[in-house]
Amino acid sequence: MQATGQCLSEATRRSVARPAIHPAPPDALVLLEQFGTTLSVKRDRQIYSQGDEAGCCYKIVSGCVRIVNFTKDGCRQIDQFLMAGDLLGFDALETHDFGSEAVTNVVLRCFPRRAVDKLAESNIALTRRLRDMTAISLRKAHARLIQLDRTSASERVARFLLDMTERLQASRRTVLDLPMSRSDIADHLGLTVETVCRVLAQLCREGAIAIDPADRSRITIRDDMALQQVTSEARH
Amino acid sequence: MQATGQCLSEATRRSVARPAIHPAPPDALVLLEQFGTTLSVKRDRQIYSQGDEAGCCYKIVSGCVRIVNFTKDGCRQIDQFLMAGDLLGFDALETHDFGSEAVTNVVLRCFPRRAVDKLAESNIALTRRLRDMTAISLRKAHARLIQLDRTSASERVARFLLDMTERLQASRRTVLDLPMSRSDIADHLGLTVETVCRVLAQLCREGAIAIDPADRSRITIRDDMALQQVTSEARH
DNA sequence: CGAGCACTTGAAAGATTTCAAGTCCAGTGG
DNA sequence: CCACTGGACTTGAAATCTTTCAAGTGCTCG
Repeated sequence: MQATGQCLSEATRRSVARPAIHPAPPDALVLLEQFGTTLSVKRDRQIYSQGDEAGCCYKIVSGCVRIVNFTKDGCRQIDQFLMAGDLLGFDALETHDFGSEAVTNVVLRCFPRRAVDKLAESNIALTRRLRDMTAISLRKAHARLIQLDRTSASERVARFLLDMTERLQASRRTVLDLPMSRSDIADHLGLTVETVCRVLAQLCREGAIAIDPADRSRITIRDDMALQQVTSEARH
Repeated sequence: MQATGQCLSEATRRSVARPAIHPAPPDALVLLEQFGTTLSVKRDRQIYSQGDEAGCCYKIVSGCVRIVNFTKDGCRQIDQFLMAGDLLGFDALETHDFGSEAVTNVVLRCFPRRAVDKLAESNIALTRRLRDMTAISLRKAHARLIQLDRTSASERVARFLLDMTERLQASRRTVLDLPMSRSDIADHLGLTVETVCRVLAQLCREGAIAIDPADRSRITIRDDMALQQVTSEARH
């Protein structure tokens, strides 16, 4: 019953950091590649929806994906955004708790869960790898929990921008082309669109960032340090 | 790098629900029992702290445990409370992300991780079980994320009380003896102690609950339905 | 008996949301 | 080609909620 993804980059880093007496062992995940098929999804289309049987795992080849949850009162929440290289659905149980949608046009590599599970049964390294990946996701979920709880709107937005700078590998690490809308950001950070706008405007005024007036999704990080500082301001 | 627990009850339910063509398979976790040693921890003492190497997994025999995290600005957050029967530390990576403390006097069954990992290497059922348990923890972390984000103080407190009613198996499911203090609850729900008090007082006035004036940690659920309703009120 | 601590309650301050209105841009149809 | 409509975004002002600050109660432990 789970449908969240994790950063391959982080997962990979971990496997590389593993004490290597022998030459670095090949990542158990490459074994999956033989089962992969390619899939394209257009912008704003669903990849799977909340409650669907978890038939596949995915790796994002290009584009941006959002993991969404609709509460019974019709409120949308975005659990996370996934970018090229990130993995999706590997920590699912039988069905997907959350849905998943394409933020931009997306290309996916798709792996049938049956094949993954079958392979894992005979390959202890892969099984272990899958477990560790889930543990890493869990850790990230907790990090997010801590981030959201007890942090002000500015802290959330500043941290979001810094995260995106890292993950989007912006041209010179300063110009961000955010693939998601303001309301996506709002639903991700647990704020309203208006608050997100106001905070961005405020950061502009303070000179920490600049918003391209012609394309508002293009944001320049002017003062990395100022953002970091906003991130760690005590609240209330 | 993880240090959170999960409910055995939920995990068990799942393994029971597993399609059983053969007579229900014994829970792979009972295999661990042979390695178990018993450990007592006094009230308010640490079981392990943030950053400790994750040397052991635990099962709580009796008492209540809190999983705590201290942010760099000195704020305490309680990720979750664990009760008798719950498991602790099984989804850890190398070290514990969060610390763990005894809320009441606690008795634990302690399993060395080396033994667990060793056993898992030769027992695919156990490995799979550990992975599923981690996935279940992840699911719960997400549930909590959703609960905290975008919910009002009354919703949080009401949901907390309902959860506790279930988990503490109160005498006639109506009288709760909360093992944790108001400030524990506050740090768990991301509120201040004052807000928790005020919401409890409010629920009292509305007749949903009653607080024993002689022992304020004893709370009677007077109107289950009213609490459920508070839980699902839209906010803001 | 006094100190300390957990808990409670009140009032003011602060933050974010809600409501309302306006701007800008892209795509559409005349 | 241009006006027009809708949607995303922005901004202002009032309303709402929670926190912060302050003070008081009651109980437990020396």
